[in-house]
Amino acid sequence: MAVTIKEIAAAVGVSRGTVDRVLHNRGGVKPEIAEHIRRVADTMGYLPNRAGKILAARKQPITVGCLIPSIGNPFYDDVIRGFYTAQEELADFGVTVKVKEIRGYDPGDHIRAIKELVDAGSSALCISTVDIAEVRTYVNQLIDSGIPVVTVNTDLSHTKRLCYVGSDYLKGGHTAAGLLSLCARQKLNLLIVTGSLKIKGHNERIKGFSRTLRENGVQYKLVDVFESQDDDDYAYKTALDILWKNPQINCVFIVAAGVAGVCRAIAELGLREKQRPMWVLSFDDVESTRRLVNDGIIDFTICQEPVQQGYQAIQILFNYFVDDKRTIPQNFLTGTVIKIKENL
Amino acid sequence: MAVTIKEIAAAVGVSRGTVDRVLHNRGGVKPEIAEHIRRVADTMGYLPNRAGKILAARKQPITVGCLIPSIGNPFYDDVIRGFYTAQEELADFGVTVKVKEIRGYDPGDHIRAIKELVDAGSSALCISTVDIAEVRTYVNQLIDSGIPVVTVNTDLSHTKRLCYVGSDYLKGGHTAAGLLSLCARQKLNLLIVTGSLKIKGHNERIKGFSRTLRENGVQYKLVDVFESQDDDDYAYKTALDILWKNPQINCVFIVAAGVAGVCRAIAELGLREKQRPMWVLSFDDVESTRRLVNDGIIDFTICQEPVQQGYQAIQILFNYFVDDKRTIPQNFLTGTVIKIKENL
DNA sequence: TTGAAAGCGTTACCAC
DNA sequence: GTGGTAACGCTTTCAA
Repeated sequence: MAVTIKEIAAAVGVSRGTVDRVLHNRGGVKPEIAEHIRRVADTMGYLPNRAGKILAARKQPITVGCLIPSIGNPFYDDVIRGFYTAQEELADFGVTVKVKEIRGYDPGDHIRAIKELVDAGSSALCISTVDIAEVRTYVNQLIDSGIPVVTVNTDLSHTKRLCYVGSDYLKGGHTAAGLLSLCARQKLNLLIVTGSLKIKGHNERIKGFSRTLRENGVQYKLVDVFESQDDDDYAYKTALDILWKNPQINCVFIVAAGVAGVCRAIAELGLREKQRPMWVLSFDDVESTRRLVNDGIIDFTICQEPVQQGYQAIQILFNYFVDDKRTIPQNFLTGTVIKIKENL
Repeated sequence: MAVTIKEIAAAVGVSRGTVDRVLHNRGGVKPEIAEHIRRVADTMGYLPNRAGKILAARKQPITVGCLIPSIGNPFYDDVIRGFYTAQEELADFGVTVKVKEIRGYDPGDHIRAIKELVDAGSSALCISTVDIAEVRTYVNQLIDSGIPVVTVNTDLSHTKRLCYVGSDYLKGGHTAAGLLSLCARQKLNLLIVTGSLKIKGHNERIKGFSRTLRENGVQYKLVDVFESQDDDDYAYKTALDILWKNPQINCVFIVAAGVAGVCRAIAELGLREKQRPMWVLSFDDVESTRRLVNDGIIDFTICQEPVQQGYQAIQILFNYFVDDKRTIPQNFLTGTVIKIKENL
């Protein structure tokens, strides 16, 4: 049976209150006694009991404010599902999740939304936001004021956030290239569709992709690259134009959103039948992507466990409040998961 | 704030003890009052608080006895790791894990080991055993005597086990075939290596595999099948002989253990260079398999999240004790995970 | 600077 | 049949 505060108190010959004060550095204890208590706690191997802690902490419930630019982007739905799954599990432990959904990536909007969450009484934050100076500065202020912050899906550089929970974008690119290295037996003429060249994650996927193609000695030529701006209509028109003008393209690598648009162009041109083999790779598995994999338009889609991302972000914040000792990881990277029709 | 027993007691005008007795069907309460209490609890939406429950339950700690035939089979190491991870998380909640490792699949050995776990005071069991009548009968007796049982990695048919935690073997086979459908551009001449034709999981993988090959219209011919008996030496010799005599083989599908042996034969015959393309697929990612994937001998290895299996099995048993309400799933299937060099 | 006690929600046990 | 009370481990507050 584990050591309790009571036992330490008995061993030292003081009251539980005193031990508690020492263990939480709350001061007001004679230094020599404090030192003694610390030593005894250490040698007895004291670890606070979570159940007791949680129960006592019910007087100050935890509210986690979550910011997520999910409006218009179904990918984030799974992340949000993860938030709520964690909330269900932790409801008895006094945890409530408040999700603020917004549209797009305007820094002003993001800052306003975060402020709203804080004003609504969030004791912790869990945010997926833009890595821009103004936002970083504001978040750092909040952290300094004592609000722990976890970044989800995309990180904030140069901040004192507790932890980043999300995917390893480089590895996603490596994996896509690895699949092609295994499957492709002729020179690849590539069309790459990215979301935005301003988004670090997208660029890293491309970097990882081309590096591994080279390392594996795959013959390839980059025919064209364009930014979908996460817009299916625009992606459709642009892809249609490029694919029409460049019939030699035999591999389309879609790094971000716009998947459905690009695939519509591929299907309309009948490229899955005419151009053999023709490889199509994408990321994530929103509903439309799943359908395209099922219909044989997309060969592989590489996923990043979005539900896990939301779930773990909340769990990590909870642990931060409950376990003084347990070390919180700097980064929590979710898996790079290859999906095909059969295991989707 | 959630409803508590205290509040219900106040609302009804009885003591907490009485409410508790009713809610746990422990009898000794006047039927009409009991009914009333039940109704009030229901309309107030009472849900027991886990933190409170756990704390009070510390007087009767939970010991989970785990049986696993891991000696000589490194695959199970990850499952065991999952057991211990769960124990660490739940130690404060009074959960202890006791792992009994044995060698092989002799029913008598298994029954003896289970008895040992029970005699050592296990309040729940988590077992990976053989699906044989004697074992089933014995396990059913234990279940009837009040010990909840979860099966891990391989199920026990016709028993009242709480839940099966493990992989979907059919899907594993489907996925392997799906990968070949995407990659292979010529007729497949197959060598299938299974562990034992007596093991249901192995057979299901093969069944799923051939069904999907057919459905996807892949041309193939089964050149040979043999049982490795999970023995690398035997697998090496047999594979060497078969591959030597059948140089047309261009795809080796390894369903179970013996991977290192088979791959040694493939490497020695230089088949990864001579026979192009040559496809090699296996299951799981023990150390030796990882090396073979890294060295380019194995193209794909399909994994089943073994750590999750051990972890979830313990969590499910814990939930069974702590949450009267929450419904325990009949089956908890772990993911079918495709691994290549780049995402291993 | 320290001790004592109350309270978080649940369960168990002993009186009545 | 039922109520009261102590206990689980921890935090917090009040009194000394």
